[in-house]
Amino acid sequence: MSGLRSSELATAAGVNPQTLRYYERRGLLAEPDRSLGGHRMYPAEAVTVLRVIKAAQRLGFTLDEVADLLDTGRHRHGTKPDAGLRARAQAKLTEVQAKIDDLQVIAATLRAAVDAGCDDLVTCAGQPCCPIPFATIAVGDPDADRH
Amino acid sequence: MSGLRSSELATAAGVNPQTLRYYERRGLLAEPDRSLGGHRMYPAEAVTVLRVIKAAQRLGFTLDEVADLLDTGRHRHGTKPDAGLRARAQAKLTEVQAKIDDLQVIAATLRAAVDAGCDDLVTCAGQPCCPIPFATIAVGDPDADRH
DNA sequence: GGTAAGCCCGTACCTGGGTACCGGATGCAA
DNA sequence: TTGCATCCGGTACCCAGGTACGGGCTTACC
Repeated sequence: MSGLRSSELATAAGVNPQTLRYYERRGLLAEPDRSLGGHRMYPAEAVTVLRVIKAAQRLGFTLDEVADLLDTGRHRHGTKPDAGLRARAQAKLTEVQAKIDDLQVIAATLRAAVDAGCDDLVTCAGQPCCPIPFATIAVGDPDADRH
Repeated sequence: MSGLRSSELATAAGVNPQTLRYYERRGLLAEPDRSLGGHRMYPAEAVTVLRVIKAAQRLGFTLDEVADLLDTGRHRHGTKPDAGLRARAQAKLTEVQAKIDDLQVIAATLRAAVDAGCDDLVTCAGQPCCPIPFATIAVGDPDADRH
């Protein structure tokens, strides 16, 4: 009735209480009502919002993107063609797929190195028998390491 | 003859000059000889070392791991069974494969969301028709986002 | 020998996603 | 009403992997 307190919400959502304030600062979580003394009182739906945030994060969206996504859902300004969730999910899917492809190249390279029995990178790098493509490997997707 | 200076090495390796000092601090790059005035003069092999570093990084090793890997190659202390490059590459391969699997789950989820035409996450999350597994998706590989 | 570019070192800052600490105020139950 | 858990705001810190800045020296070329 009077709502959840921050630690209750945090526990319910599996999040650190500090994270709630952080999300509020970041614009992901609406500012809740306060008790007379100034304590935050969250509505029950906040749990859903937090679950959505966690899910979206897991799908590869950054917190900024999640904030944007939630905003779009909330006041749906003019229904711009590009702004919908579908379009963004599609774009994110492309990104994720690129990351998968990239990691698959990396896995193949590691597998080759294991099979060839390389034992010292610097020595290997000087010899033509080494399967590790030192020259070309460094220039992959520059974002590959930060999904 | 007298070697490369830092900007030459940096350019040759496709790296920021500051990064060379950073790698030196991190123990990835040996301290080079200095000119009379104190300027670093790198041997030509440093380019190879940098290429190796970049390749290893790209294969998913952290800088600490790369430093360790280079050390192992350099003075090969006792040839411990576990410490070899092969073993580490194998371990890293397992990690990378786990990440690929994880991303594939994510891609499948995104694809489902796109196909279903969800348009507002919070609304969706309240309805049973939504394909996004909000409850279970958050608990994947905790390291999945930081390869 | 002058001048401009480049390098020196130390230190501070950046990104992203939080987490921790502090002194003081509040909420709740016994 | 007292005591203790919790919450408040603000600020600082954490991780990795760098990047930038500033004041002062060195190097190279003309």
